[in-house]
Amino acid sequence: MSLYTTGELAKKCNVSVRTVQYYDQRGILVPTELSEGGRRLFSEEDVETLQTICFLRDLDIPIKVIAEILESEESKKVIELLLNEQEEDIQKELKRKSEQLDKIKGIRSALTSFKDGSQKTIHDISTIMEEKEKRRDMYKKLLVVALPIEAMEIITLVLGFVKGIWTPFLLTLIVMGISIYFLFNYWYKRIEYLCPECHTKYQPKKLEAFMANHTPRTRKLTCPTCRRKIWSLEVYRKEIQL
Amino acid sequence: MSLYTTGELAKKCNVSVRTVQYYDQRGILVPTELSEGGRRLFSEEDVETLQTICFLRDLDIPIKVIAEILESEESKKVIELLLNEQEEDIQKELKRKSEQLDKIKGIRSALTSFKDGSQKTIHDISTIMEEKEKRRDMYKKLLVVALPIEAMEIITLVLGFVKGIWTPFLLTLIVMGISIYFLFNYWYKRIEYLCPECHTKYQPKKLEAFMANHTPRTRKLTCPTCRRKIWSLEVYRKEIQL
DNA sequence: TTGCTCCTCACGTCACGTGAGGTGGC
DNA sequence: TTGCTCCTCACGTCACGTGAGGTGGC
Repeated sequence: MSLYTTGELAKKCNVSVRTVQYYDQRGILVPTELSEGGRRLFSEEDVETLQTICFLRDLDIPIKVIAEILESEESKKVIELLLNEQEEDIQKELKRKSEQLDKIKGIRSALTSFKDGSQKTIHDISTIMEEKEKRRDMYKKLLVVALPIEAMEIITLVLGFVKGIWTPFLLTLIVMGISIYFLFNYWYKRIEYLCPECHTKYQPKKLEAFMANHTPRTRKLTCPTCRRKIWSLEVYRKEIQL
Repeated sequence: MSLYTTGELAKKCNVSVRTVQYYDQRGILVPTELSEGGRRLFSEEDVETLQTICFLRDLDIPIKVIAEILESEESKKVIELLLNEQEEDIQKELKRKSEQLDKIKGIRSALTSFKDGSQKTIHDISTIMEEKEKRRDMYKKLLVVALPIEAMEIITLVLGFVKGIWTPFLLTLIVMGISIYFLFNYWYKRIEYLCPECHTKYQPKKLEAFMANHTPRTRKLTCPTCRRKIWSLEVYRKEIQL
């Protein structure tokens, strides 16, 4: 029966010599024989063991756990349990990684609003990202209120044209005016703006905020610190001002 | 201006005291002041720095890279490059993790065919998993050849019924017979079976293999080693026997 | 004898965690 | 004075990688 030296085994299983030595040290790949000169000699069975180890390591199963599996003649149930645990860990990691990807995409798009990539800029972006979900939730709430009113407006408008009954439309118009007032105030209390030039947060004046040109994430406002009229980033406030 | 002690800063940013000390040691969070007793005192600016560090660390950006970002007033382009690199790494990890999940699912379903969870069983499963793709590719090839013939068979059969012309059907039947012979041989040379009882690989007899009851992954065959008629697992051969 | 392989320390990597033993500050 | 916090070593974790300096085996 042919025996393998450390190097031969390593090459056969596509690992480093050091890895084979390390697995011996950890007690999960003890050579069948030792030569007189103290060199490790591995049997075919050892090859299978190393293959099994590599297979399990590919799943990021820690060496301690592999040792447990190899030592005791584990029942299927124990292995299934280990697999379940491992699967959970991997699922978590998977979730983390895809959240990281989302974050990176968010950073990229936020970065376009700033002109430098200084520490301040990164910190500003981190602030934006942290409050991102809260901001999104706020907009959802606004929509939930605004959409039905908008729909009513259209319906009553059609009613007006078709049937010539204009009272519902006018009533809805009043309701809409009042809603816009309250929604705007709700929104105004919950957001502030970040100047991409001087990295300060500020509240715009109500009228300017209401009238200003804007995109979903930015608004062209005058920064009270650097006095520039600039596309500023909308940020959800940590402390809501009442 | 209020200064924070190590513990206060740590609590504020949700990290351990040791982490704050470590970041100081690594030179990315040097305290603004030191008290007479040698205690670290951190300013508001330091809080922002730590927040920035935590933000970048959440993306698994190594401390060395964070140091580079913080030290030099990096331009946006450098940061974009770093983000691209990081995104690639994360993409790779993401791919690895989802492959691991697939593997675990594969192991689970393979495990049901074995009655124990011994080292041999795990090794057998690893063998199966490794050759899984090759086996799948082989079946795809078989299908590519078999499906058109099967289709022809149906078409000519319909033709026979509708028009009463049976010659095409009979010709296709002959072609099909010949194809089955060659496809079977092609398949037979490329697979072998693994006995879940005694963990040996064997080639079944041609006739038995042809006639045996089977599922997509197993076939009820007589193992030549342990003499049992048992549901054995189909494995793609490493060396194709000619 | 000459390469090549292998051996065992033993330190390095990475981002901290975990004591130990001592001290600052209220 | 008593807790509590903080300090600096310094070792532990994890799975190896990387020399150093020495030797086995063809």
